[in-house]
Amino acid sequence: MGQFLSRMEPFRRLSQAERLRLAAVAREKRYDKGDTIFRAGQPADAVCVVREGRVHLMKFLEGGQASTTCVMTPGETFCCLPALDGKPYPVDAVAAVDSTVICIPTSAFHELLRKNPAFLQDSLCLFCDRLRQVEDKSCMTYDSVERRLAKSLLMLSKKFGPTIPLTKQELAELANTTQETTIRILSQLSKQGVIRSARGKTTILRPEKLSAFLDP
Amino acid sequence: MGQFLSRMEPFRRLSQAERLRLAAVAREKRYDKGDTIFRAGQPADAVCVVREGRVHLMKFLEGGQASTTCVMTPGETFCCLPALDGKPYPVDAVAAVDSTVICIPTSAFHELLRKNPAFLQDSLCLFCDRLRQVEDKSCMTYDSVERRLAKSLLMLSKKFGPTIPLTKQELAELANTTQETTIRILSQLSKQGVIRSARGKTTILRPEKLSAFLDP
DNA sequence: ATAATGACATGACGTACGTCATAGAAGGAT
DNA sequence: ATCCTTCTATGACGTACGTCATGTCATTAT
Repeated sequence: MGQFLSRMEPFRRLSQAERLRLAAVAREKRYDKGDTIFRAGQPADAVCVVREGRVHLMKFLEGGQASTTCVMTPGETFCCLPALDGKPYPVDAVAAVDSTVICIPTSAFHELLRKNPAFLQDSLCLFCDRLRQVEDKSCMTYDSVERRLAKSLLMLSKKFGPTIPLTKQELAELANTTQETTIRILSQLSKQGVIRSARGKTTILRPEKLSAFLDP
Repeated sequence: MGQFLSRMEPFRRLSQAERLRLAAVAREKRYDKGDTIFRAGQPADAVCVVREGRVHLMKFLEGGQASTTCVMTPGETFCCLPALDGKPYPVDAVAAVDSTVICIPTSAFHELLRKNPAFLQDSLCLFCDRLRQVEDKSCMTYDSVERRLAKSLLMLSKKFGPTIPLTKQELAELANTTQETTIRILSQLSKQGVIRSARGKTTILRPEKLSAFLDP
């Protein structure tokens, strides 16, 4: 596990000794597809790193609608926010597929923040990235579903490459729309040759066409 | 100015000496209503504190639509984010009314972060609050305009009390909708006695009725 | 093999809400 | 007063998209 963390932000710049101490207190947990890792409002006892699989950070709206704010892939760290301010988790975390997650007790994380300025700096940058991402999403309300989907697909292709392994339902939750509308729009895009759609995955064939939806 | 800052987060816990040094490098600037304080993408040279007036953090969408992500009132600090990670401002800042803003060079801010752990901690908390707020907004896409407006009004009443000094257009930008729809919904709420609407301000008469829109 | 489940797909229908047009009030400037 | 600007208000109209209903494939389970 120390090996794994040593290649990931914000743990890259830890010393050998620090990494060993971290590995000693961290624990790996397995989650099945659909399992809830934690819920919004729970006191935050751990900072998490995806080891394997895929974790969605999401909110469940009053109407039962699910809204995914962030998709975390292997190597990504999530929920350092509660570790920084001591308040509860702001979102639910759900394993979108069978996943392994490394859980680091907030106390250990906090100690590293205090003792290692480089680690603090890297953690903050990670955190700032997160805020910038969320801020981008927050003004999507005014966009059409087509644009929201295009944005979501482009964002995902940065993590997964051209082939995005999410179901249409999951894409819908990211774009804050329904599965039906998502499918309708994606099948249009298929006909235009912009993407290819298959069960459980979507392949971007012409990213520039997707970007074109965003500019004008 | 030192006086003023000494009562505001995250500057409360600075020492007398630190505050004096800060006051020496900080500068007060006046902005007229409608002036842009900075634009998204600009390199961030200052952390700002509202001394007087009202500043809106906003994004301008491709269609020319304005979306307000945050309303800053006297005593509130904005854009410490770029000071933390060194990247550009993520949003535009616009004076919504004639305003005075205290500008603190990022270098000075950064130095305080490094030297004063309590200041770092308070800044982080402030920052985390911000992320939590934005995260709340990011899933509003699925809400009806009525709910988005109710949320916005309740949020604003925490800053301004029952009487909210924003124009209908400004409320619309917060709720990511149009001025027309905002007016239509607000005049319904007026008829139901939930609010009272006047030129440039809206008074909440029955906050509990507004909250009622959010739960079910 | 058959059933059961989940992902994908498509049609029909209604409505919330954006757009456009128009106009009345309330202030501000001259 | 008169003009001008800004804010508020209301009607008419179209459409994007949510909802419901139904059906077809793939997968997995029995």
